[in-house]
Amino acid sequence: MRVLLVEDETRLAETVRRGLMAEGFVVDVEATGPDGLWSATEGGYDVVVLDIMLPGLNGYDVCKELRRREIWTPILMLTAKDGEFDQVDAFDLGADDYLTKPFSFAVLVARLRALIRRGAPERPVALAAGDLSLNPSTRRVSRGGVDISLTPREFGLLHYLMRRRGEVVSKVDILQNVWDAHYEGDENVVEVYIGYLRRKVDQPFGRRSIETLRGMGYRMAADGR
Amino acid sequence: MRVLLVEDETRLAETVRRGLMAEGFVVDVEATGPDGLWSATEGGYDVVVLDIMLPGLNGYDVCKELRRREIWTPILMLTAKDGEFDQVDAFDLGADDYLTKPFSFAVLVARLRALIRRGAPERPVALAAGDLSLNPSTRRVSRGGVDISLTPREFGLLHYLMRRRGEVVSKVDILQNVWDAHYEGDENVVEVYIGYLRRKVDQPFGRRSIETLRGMGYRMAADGR
DNA sequence: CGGAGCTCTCAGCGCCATCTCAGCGCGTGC
DNA sequence: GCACGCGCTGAGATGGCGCTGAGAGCTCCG
Repeated sequence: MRVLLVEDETRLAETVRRGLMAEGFVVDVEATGPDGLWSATEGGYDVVVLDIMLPGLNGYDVCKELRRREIWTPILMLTAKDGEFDQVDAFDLGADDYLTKPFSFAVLVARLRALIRRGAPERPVALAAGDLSLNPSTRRVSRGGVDISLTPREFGLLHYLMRRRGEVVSKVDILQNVWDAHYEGDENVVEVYIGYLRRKVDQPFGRRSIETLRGMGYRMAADGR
Repeated sequence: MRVLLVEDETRLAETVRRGLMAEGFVVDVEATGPDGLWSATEGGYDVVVLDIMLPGLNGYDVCKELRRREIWTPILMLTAKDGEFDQVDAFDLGADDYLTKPFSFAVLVARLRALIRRGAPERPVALAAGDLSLNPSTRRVSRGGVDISLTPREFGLLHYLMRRRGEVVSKVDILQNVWDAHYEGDENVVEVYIGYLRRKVDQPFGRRSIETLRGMGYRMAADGR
């Protein structure tokens, strides 16, 4: 899940970024209004977290401009508590949710998950591929009723593969969406994590749900095989 | 699908090249403005990805010159995000799309596919020839509902034949479009791969959809025979 | 400060995709 | 009808792709 955080207070931005990453999100940070607008337009994010007070262009205008450009990525606004901003307005100009600073991190995560779910209504709450099921909101994975424990990275990878089950996904594509849009490292990480996943979700059950297509990428069997 | 990438940062160029190849594109890279201009003029590419900052001749001028020469290959511009280049200008001088660095690879692929589709609007999403069907986006091939597993090279060859079904395609033509514009090897590879394809898509089904025209080339039956 | 868990790197290896080559069959031209 | 050569195919050679085990960093805990 790719999140764009537009926030100019570097200290807060960094805290939130690290926290969200630990929750399995891929996070990019922009510090100004124009940069945020630009990334939100071009970056293909699943959700945007937008501060109001920003240099260059305020969050209010960024949001308005995005909707004017017909970009419907869910937006969560961060408002200061001194009420410089009326919450009614936030919805008027196309935000999908808002949070007043200071906010609880757990609440932020919950709201983001809700937005992402709502943002793509065709996406079911729990993803299923045969008897393999993954629930993004509870972060639970199970096969035939047996719970499987995954690390954040493993979960992110399986989530992405399941969202795109039946399709061939290249390693570059995976790196961009599960790791980071401008990840510099080796594609071997993907192979390593595919291996981890297979050992947890396939081998104990004698399945082969993650197929390797040499030279192309991987494909999650739509029926979980 | 043949892509010309004009980009002087070798690291980025190599990453993009490998990624696009994994997505089934044939990619040639040029590192300077003049070389890019030359290849774009002579190479018969389906789309050109053009960086702005280039040695010799900048992307801005390459684009303008191509249009002046009445070469209408779709062009996707890569601009740096520090705004040295105004996006309005890109369209003015004949670019078809633009992307700011750093960009998401998935977005790049989607834009390229859109440009190529737009360049030839008659092209459907999934190719069909009788009961044989090939879907470039999922990279799935099936005959009468039965999935067929192909290697990347086999897929590329079948894709090309199906795009030009009903036409006679010479081996040189195939080498240029499925292998590489400046491929040095023997034409025998094509024969070998035609053989592989026949064993996978024709023989098991008792068909003869790939016809040999001695001395001329091959023809994919428009109705899949 | 030590241990546990997660992430990522690295090197080695096995195997698969690709390509080459040689031999042969058959179509084609004479 | 004959011979040439185009195209087909089976048998490798090879290079690199993908998988894996080991282990190094890092963070989070106690």
